Amino acid sequence: MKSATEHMAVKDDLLRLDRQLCFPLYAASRLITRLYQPMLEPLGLTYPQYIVMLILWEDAPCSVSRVGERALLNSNTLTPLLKRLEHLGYVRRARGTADERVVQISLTAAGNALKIDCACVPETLLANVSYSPEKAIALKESLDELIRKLQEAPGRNST
Amino acid sequence: MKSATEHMAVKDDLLRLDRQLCFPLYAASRLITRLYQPMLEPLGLTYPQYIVMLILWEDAPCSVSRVGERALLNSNTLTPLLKRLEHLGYVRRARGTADERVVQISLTAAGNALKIDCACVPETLLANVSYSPEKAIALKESLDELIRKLQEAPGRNST
DNA sequence: TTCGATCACTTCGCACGCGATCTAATATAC
DNA sequence: GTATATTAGATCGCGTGCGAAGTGATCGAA
Repeated sequence: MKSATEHMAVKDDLLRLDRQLCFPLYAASRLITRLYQPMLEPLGLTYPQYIVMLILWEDAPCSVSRVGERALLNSNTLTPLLKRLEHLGYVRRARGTADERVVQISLTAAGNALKIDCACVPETLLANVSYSPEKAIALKESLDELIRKLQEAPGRNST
Repeated sequence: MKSATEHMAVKDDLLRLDRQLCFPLYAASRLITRLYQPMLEPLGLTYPQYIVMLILWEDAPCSVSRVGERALLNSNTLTPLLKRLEHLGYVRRARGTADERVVQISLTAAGNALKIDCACVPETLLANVSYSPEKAIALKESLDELIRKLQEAPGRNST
């Protein structure tokens, strides 16, 4: 039978920072954001705004909730973010005519044109980080699976 | 030779949300935080505060900059966070005697005791997500490598 | 048809994250 | 020994994230 001290040692181990999966996720996410920032700043975009623009280039015009589904962001984050994109002149926000509850987001000419300026962003990034494309693809697939599992998990799965 | 249209199509592809590595990182990180939140809330902790406590349980007493090195966070984030942990009664902040520029962070009795309450957090989390430990370990190793590459990358590597 | 759900979004409050800047203490140059 | 540079934290401003609560529009059951 394990002594109380041994039992504590096991628990201790599980709480070590270098044993956590959560921390490298948190850290890598922030490091990536820092890497994008200098490329996006000249365009007036923050990193979350860039993600939303990626979605809009695929889906616009679409509702706030549609953007939220894809970005996994709630409307309380998106509303102010979209207002900033509107002030920047990249998107328009308009209440739907059929259903006045929904706000349709559409791209302005400037918003569409921005896509050209962003085209080089992913390449530039890859060039700056010496991480092999194969590993990047494998990592992305692992993360996609983890995300699916996390969304299945119990708890607040709001969005 | 590729036509302008074909060239655009390639660029288009690189900007698809489901082709980005950055997005699953960003999304997974936030989903993980959401998963921890209900476990940490009863203890009065936010997720970043939990990360800092993990570091302190290993390293305390230590300086603010030491915490920052490990968490990859700057003092402008840590100072208010540590003040909140101080208000919660988990840590003490005191200027060093040898060098009055450094602020030493030490754990209170409550801060040490909190470790016992957190011992079950990693296990509970694993139990809630049906993600195999082998995959989790592989994912963590991939992320650790990515983090190393990101820290080597040019740009603002402040911390 | 009308009145209570439900829905889509907004607003509010609080805690990050981080670039930029400030302050006080220490190190270094001369 | 004084002047300058560097360092460790703190402060400020802004943009997220997100729980909770609010508002107005639509849906559904009685």
